[in-house]
Amino acid sequence: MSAHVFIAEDEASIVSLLKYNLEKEGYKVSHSENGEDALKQIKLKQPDLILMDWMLPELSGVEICKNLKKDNKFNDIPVIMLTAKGEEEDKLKAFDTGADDYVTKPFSQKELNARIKSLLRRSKPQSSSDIVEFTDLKIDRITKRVYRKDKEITLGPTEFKLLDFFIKNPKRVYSREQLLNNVWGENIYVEFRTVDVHIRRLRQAINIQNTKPLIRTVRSAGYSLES
Amino acid sequence: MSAHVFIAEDEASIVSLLKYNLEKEGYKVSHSENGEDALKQIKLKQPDLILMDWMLPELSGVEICKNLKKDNKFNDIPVIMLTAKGEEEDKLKAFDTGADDYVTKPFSQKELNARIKSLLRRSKPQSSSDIVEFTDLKIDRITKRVYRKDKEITLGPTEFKLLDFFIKNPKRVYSREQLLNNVWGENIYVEFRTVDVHIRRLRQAINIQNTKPLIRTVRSAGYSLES
DNA sequence: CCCCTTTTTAATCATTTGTTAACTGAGGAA
DNA sequence: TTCCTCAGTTAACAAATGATTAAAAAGGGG
Repeated sequence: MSAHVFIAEDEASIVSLLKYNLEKEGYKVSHSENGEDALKQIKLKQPDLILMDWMLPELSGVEICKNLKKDNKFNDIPVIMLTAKGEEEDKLKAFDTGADDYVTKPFSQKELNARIKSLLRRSKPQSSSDIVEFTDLKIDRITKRVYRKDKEITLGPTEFKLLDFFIKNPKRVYSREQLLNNVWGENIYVEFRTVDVHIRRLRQAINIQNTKPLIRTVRSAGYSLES
Repeated sequence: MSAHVFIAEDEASIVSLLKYNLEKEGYKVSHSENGEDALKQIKLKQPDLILMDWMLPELSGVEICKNLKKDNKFNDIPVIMLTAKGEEEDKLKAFDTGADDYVTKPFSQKELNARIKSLLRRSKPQSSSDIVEFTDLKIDRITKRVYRKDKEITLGPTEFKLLDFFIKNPKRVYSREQLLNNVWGENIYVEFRTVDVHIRRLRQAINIQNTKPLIRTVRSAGYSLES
């Protein structure tokens, strides 16, 4: 899963240079050459990182940056400012607008790559700290959402807990008793058959037509989450 | 950038002890020995935290605290009350005036430091930005106004705080308990169901006909602000 | 004392949960 | 192979849980 880098820059030569290099690094790259469009695109595409020219037609990089940093939905997308002048004053101003890093043209591609990598490393875990994935299943414990192949799935509380438990140790087989203890709680009494019922409900919710089912039944032993 | 602690206390020995210790911890410290002056100074200097004696000449700590908590500009400066008597009754009264914590003399410097640190940690991130946006919601913490799609919305104080809290971590699901702790305060007891009522009022206020609602209910988990 | 906000309460509404019982199918024994 | 048994599957339903809502009560400030 490669990161998506957005370039807001009006000089075509720089864009193509950046694009070439970034794609070689394995990033998905898109770009825009004027400020107004850039802002629109960014909000639409929600890239993982932005390279932004200091000066842009229509809407300056500074303005875009300020705008993004105000909005909680976009304010943790890291921004690297590109500028022609190497003055300290501008650098300070750039940080002031909320830019996360600052590079003066001409810049070495190698250095830029390093900075990009560093910013991405910094921002990724923030947004995915409590997100667990297993094959095409993704569960987000913060927002309490579950996805299969990036499509959201709605689960009842118990099914959510059940899946959350399975995903901690995929492929491991759990007996009904273990499931009851871990998902329902130690000192709560429900019938063993109840587990079957919830397994069924979970299966129905996460299954996709013509795909091999994710939950395996192990006769006289229990259930497990399989890939 | 060190925090600024204000001491309102008339016993010189205590002041110098506190001052010595707090400065060693790296805080900027200022103080006043009478109530009236203290209030003036606080409004002038806007410290990050206040240590206030229960009894003060001119204007009691209780009065100052009440006064501050009424004013939007100062009501999130955390206040720790210092008092000689260790009586529960006073403790309740202190919280009643809006104090955030309560320490009885004689106190251990270590404990006081811990409490200061905890209160500062809690209040700092609040001062992130004066205007915050999330999608088409905008909230201005200075003027205490809220806009949806650039149209102003009027909210009661609690609804404002609630939305303000949600907007700090959009999409994150908060339990009723978390909401009570963070919006109402740690040491105030109201029924869980009260949260629902305020959620409802907030929903009614910020909703727009034929648009998907902004506040999501997550059964048996809580609520979250969605885009 | 009046007005506005908050909190409580209780009725209602919606979803989830556990249970039951009939059904299905795998696997072993004859 | 056929049949039998046992474990797992499934659907239907009743009970419980949790959320919404409206309305009344309680505070608090001007």
